[in-house]
Amino acid sequence: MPRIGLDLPTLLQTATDIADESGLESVTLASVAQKLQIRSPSLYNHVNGLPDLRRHLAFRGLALLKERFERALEGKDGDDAVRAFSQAYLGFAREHPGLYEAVQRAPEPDDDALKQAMGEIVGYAVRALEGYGLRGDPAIHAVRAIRSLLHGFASLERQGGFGMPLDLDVTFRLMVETFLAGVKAMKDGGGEQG
Amino acid sequence: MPRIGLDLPTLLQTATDIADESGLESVTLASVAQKLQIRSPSLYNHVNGLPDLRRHLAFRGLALLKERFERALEGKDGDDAVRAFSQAYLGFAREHPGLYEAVQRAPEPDDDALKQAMGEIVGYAVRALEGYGLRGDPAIHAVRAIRSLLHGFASLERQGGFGMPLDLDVTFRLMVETFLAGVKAMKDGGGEQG
DNA sequence: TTATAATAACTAATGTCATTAGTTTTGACA
DNA sequence: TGTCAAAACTAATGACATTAGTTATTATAA
Repeated sequence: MPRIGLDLPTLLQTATDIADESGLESVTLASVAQKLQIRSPSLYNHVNGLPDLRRHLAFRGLALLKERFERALEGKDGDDAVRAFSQAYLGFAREHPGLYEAVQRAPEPDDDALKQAMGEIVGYAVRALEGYGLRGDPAIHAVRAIRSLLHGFASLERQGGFGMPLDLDVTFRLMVETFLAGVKAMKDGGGEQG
Repeated sequence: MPRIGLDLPTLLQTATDIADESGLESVTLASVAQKLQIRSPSLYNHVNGLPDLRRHLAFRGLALLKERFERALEGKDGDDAVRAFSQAYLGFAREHPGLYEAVQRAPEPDDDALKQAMGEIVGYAVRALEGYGLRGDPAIHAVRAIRSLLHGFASLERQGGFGMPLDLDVTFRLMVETFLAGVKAMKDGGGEQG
């Protein structure tokens, strides 16, 4: 019975690798155990079953995302903050497609800790849009809009949803600029009709 | 051995109901068979296993979506076409969350029929944006942008990603208007810098 | 250095699911 | 009424998650 000295970080790193290489659905206790050369019941010494493992991956993804946002937003404001935030978001989704999936899953209704961690991430979107002087409802709408835009793009790109052979980075930058232009256009004039 | 006279449409309707009520992941051969009061191997008389069932659901979702787009775009152009298209898209995602999931799944690399059906759906986005006189690359970018926006919103809404208690329909309409304003703003002037 | 306790990893077993092979029997049609 | 395709079945296998209970390693304390 050669003990391998497994700990939670190692387990999560292994699961992360599988997720990012083969997708979150490929993360099973069986696949993780096999990669660690261990029997799957042994994983229960470190993790409370598959749902708990996925939850850990969500936290891990959120922590990485947070780091990126911190770095990206540092010293930026106005349009540049939104651009940097958007690039950080897409960069994460591209480098960690598996963790990105994990982060997207809806938390259990009673999982307040995970909900709070997800809320913190939304907070960075709020910060990125601060420079526009939006307050109250319009600020909430704007945050929802940029989140929709970024998640939609990241999600469609990941699953190969964009067929045409045209540079996706260009689309992305243009899309963000279009959003910024739209926000500005709506600010002076369009607000009354919605 | 009382034969129930199952046919493919009935099977798919049952699977659709489960998907829309409990999510696509709840659609298993076991759950469908149970709802039909049948043993799960019997389903193989109508469907080639679970992946094939999911594929059928994707086609079914695409067909319903197509109907909606046809109806929505009839006689519309310009901004109204984009608004109608967007409402049709969101309406489908809301009424058929399970089919919506099925439609989002990446097709197998060799599944040309499904790829083509998905491409047809993208064609309606192209049609909706026709009124803006975009040609070539800018048209492709714009289609990608609206798809990102719509899918992102539908996806985040479905998984309860929007926490604040503020009317989501308002956000959605405003978001589409912001997009339209952005496209217009980019058309006259902003094109050179991105 | 040695005894003890915590625990990492194990085996065995159960239950769910997808899937395949092979069987029965229904129901349509000749 | 007899025949035959196929709808539904049973039985069996293999992947997976999970639980219970076992073994043995390692850290810690005497």
